[in-house]
Amino acid sequence: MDKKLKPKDALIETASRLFKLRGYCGVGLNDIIAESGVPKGSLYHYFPEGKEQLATAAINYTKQLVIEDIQQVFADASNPLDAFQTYVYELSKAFGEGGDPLGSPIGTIAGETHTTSETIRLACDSTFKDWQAIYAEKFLEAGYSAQDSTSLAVTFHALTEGGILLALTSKSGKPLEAIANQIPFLLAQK
Amino acid sequence: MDKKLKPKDALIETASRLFKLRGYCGVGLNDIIAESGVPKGSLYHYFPEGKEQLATAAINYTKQLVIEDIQQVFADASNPLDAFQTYVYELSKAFGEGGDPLGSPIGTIAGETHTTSETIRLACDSTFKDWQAIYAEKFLEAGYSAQDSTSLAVTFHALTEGGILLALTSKSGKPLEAIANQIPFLLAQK
DNA sequence: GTCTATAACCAGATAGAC
DNA sequence: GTCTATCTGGTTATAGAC
Repeated sequence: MDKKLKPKDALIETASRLFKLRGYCGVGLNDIIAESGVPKGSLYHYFPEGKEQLATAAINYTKQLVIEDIQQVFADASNPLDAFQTYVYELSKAFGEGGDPLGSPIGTIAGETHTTSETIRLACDSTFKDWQAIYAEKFLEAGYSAQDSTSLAVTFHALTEGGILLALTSKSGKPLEAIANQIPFLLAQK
Repeated sequence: MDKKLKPKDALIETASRLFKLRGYCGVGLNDIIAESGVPKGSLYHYFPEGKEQLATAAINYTKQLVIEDIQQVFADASNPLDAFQTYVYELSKAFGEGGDPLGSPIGTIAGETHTTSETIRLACDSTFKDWQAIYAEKFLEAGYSAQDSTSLAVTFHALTEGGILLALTSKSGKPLEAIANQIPFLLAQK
């Protein structure tokens, strides 16, 4: 598979997909080379520092995918309420029944490695901050103060990370659905 | 260490502590026996089904610890707003600088194993539902409808799970602080 | 007989040589 | 791109201590 991808991209794509499903420690390099079809020699050619370096590339790849997804949803929304509700509702469909199984974009990796790999922890931290910056911008545009915007961005990011975790654990889109339904009330007062 | 604990309890306590910090796959049985001082033979005496069985016991142990923590905070709070804000604020202190390093109670384990171990996934799912039941009860007592109470319970649980993840990743209590500060606004309208 | 201690097992890991 | 080295994973076997 991945015949059309260059070896390096095939490695990143496969790694990011498997890490989402089983976490960093749960995926072996053998799994990645088997699924990507890229030989082990090539892996160490493109990623001489090994698994950590491949994981960092996979995290940055996932970061970009998520950014594009968020921006697409946000482009069509006129206010933060619509934007977030639509986004979480879309997540609930993606993690619900039917469709390809998805994992946590990078949350599991962050939870596993925050004490063991400073490199990966920093990659996750920077990814989280980039996502939050997009959220904060949406609040700023709507007239919220800078301080409120960043706090709300953190809060909504936490909501999505936690919601995805609950969806995966219960194998159901319902937790994210419940969260999406609450969002109008959560933002009603401001 | 753990001289005063019985071997079985020492294993559960050590396992739950290490799993919180490094996840399920990231902790080897060798780490657990080394830190607990319990020999490998005893481990398989008390947990004949091995690592999965020990992990399930560790999850249930952590579940109980968290339940007691929640109930203690909730007992002193007259309304859900105070209850949740106090709880999240307490989390922010626990995950902030100083003090023992903490990990995600079971969130990382859930993220790692949802596709690989149905046994552990179900233990995590049941733990999450038990915690949410306590949250929902607090809302019910305050006069919220049954449906709103369960939805709000899911939402606040997601907030805590996501907030803890952000705290660990950034090695800071600030994300949880920001969330705690937003809670009055999130619940203001009802 | 319950529990402990240690040693051996083999599959799998990452890594790297050829 | 294959093939090997080295090490660690979880597991099991067996012998001894209480």
